[in-house]
Amino acid sequence: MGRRSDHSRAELREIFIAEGHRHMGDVGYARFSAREVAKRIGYSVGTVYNVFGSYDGLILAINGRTLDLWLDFLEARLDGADDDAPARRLDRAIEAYFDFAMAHRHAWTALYDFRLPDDTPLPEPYAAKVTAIMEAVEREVRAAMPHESADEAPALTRSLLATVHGHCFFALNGTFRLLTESDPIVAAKARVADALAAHRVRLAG
Amino acid sequence: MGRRSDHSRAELREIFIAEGHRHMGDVGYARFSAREVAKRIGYSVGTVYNVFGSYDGLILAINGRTLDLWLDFLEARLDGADDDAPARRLDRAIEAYFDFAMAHRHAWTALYDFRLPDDTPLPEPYAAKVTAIMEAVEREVRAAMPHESADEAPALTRSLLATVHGHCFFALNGTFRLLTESDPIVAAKARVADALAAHRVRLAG
DNA sequence: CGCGAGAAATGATCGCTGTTCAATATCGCG
DNA sequence: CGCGATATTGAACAGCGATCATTTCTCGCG
Repeated sequence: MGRRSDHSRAELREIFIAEGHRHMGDVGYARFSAREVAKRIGYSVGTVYNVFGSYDGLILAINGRTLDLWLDFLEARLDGADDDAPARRLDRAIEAYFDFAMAHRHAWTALYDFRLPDDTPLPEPYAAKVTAIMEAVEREVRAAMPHESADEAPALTRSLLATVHGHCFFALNGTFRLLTESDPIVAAKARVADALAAHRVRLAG
Repeated sequence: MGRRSDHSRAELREIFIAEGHRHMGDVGYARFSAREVAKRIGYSVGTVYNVFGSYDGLILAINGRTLDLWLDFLEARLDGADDDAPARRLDRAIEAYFDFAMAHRHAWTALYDFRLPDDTPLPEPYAAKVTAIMEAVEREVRAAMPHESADEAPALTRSLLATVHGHCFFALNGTFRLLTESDPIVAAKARVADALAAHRVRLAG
């Protein structure tokens, strides 16, 4: 109908993202439908393309919302733990990684199910959200490292994130269930602790 | 048409899997089409359902083929390296992990893009292929561990696989490219070496 | 106040998908 | 040869993302 004044552009965008995020959480990436999201908020298909330009644009906005929530979740878990030792804070961060992923299975998995066409680069705002999470973790990794090797913190952070991600992915995935079930969180913490211990040894040796 | 005697059931299955695997490698999971595969080998849509029961059945067969190739690839890389030290053989296995994933980007990624409906368990033959790869790696991990802690090999193997998977996933994914680019293979090897070193320390301490 | 330019929203339409299933074609056996 | 069993077909269906001519609305200008 064209109820132009019901919502500003920004409001409409927000409504789409909120409902889209809910829908993603409900049905997951494979069953997600842009039409369905539009219908639920009382708009038609075409409006998705007016507001987000493309289907991929909508998905990116929804995944961006997931990243925002993830960063908030991580920071909330670390706030008020200032007295904890750096290693304990790292453990908290790992727990937050797993807890968020499990609490938002579908939305979290959608982050990795979706891929832009090969040549298309990630939009800058989206990339910024990813790096923001990376940097929050990097602060913790740096605090847990010897001061003299602070320059290695970025590389080590990414490696440790990959390590934790792998454990979390296999846990949600069911891959871990194929053999003896163990505790993926404990394993992830152990691998991170191993890496930091080995780092100290390398530095001393 | 109904050219019943052109191929036995097993042959037909093989033709579908071969062409399906090729198609998956060409276009990736998101653009994969069962119709298209059938068309390419001169059969109609319905035959997919006769032979594989469902779309998911076809995907599982194709992913199963990828797992077969993966195991072959891994074993070929380890064969003839009997003189290498266990740690070197583990490095070889990690290189094989990455090399296979990069050589078969789309097919490898499809292993993780596809998920069965929530309550459905993996078919036993498929699960067997996954455990076969796991066991091949476990042999290498066990060889690199102190003999007295052989019972910890299964748990450690899964944890190290998750570690390597995380690095490989981020590498193919582009996540690593978001910050300073480093060498994910080197990082993965380092994390595995760290874990084994820490394990020896725990055992000695 | 009225009106017209331009923006916003629509939804029919297209080509594609997986899935179903009645109809058809083919085979092996008696 | 003929018949029962089985393999194969492809039209039909509901749904998808994408497009775009059409309709609806808004708001500023005269």
